[in-house]
Amino acid sequence: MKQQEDIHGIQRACYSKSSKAGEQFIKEHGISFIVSGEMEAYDGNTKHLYRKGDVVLYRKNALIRFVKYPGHDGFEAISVILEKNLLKEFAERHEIHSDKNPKESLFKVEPDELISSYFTGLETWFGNKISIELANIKKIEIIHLLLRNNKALKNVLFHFGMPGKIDLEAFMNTNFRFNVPLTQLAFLTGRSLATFKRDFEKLFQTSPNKWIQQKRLTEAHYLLEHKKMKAKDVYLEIGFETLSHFSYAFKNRYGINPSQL
DNA sequence: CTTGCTATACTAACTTAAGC
DNA sequence: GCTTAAGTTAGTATAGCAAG
Repeated sequence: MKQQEDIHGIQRACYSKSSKAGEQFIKEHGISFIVSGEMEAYDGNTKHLYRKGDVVLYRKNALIRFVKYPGHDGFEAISVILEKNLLKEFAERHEIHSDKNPKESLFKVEPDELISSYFTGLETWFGNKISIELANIKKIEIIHLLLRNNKALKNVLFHFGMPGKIDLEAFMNTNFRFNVPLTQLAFLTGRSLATFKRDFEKLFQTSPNKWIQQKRLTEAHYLLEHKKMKAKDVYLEIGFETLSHFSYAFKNRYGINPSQL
């Protein structure tokens, strides 16, 4: 059972049962407040765990995998999406500039009283008819609240550049577990799809998908053999969508079934 | 020489369902 | 719970072309 509501980018998500894997490619900045339950967010390097009452800002143009764990009273989160145009207007009005390219994808915000009551107040918004203008005012409010005691966030929120050309090998090694189209991987490394593939061939002497699959299966093999994990716990971790396909691909490569390790 | 784009063929990935 | 297999599709590889 799940329930999702969206009023012009102010969202509420509730899950009463099964934990649920979420979005991988983040298109716009967003901020989430955990009302109940726990949320795990994986950024390619580490898994961050957020609990009831936590506030987390996630950056656009990042790869993040969310898993939501309902507590005894279910999982609920309220999120506010901060679109580029809104942020641009804000930056112009207040003459804010950011030139630093943020490296992290997730930023935990220490919520003060104002931020906490901002989110709890939003609860009453759902179910009402809210105009887009009103929703935008509410979004501007949270931007002010965020900047009020966290000046460094301006470098995250108001960075409007496209991803620059970054080191392909390092990028691939941290992000191969994300199951997103090559066009997005190419974009995130600051390359066109064609250049991405050409650079890839030069670097790894193979095509992106072959390399990615190889890499995932190698990791799967390691997790199964040394960490004694079960197939059903492994396949999602490393970027496979279905257990049956994972099983097939694994046997194709190693000649044995994942359960036989 | 490098880069971006396009057309075509292909294959890896997914769905479904059945079996162990 | 894990594997196999058949059927379908979406995403990818590849090469060729045009332009910077």
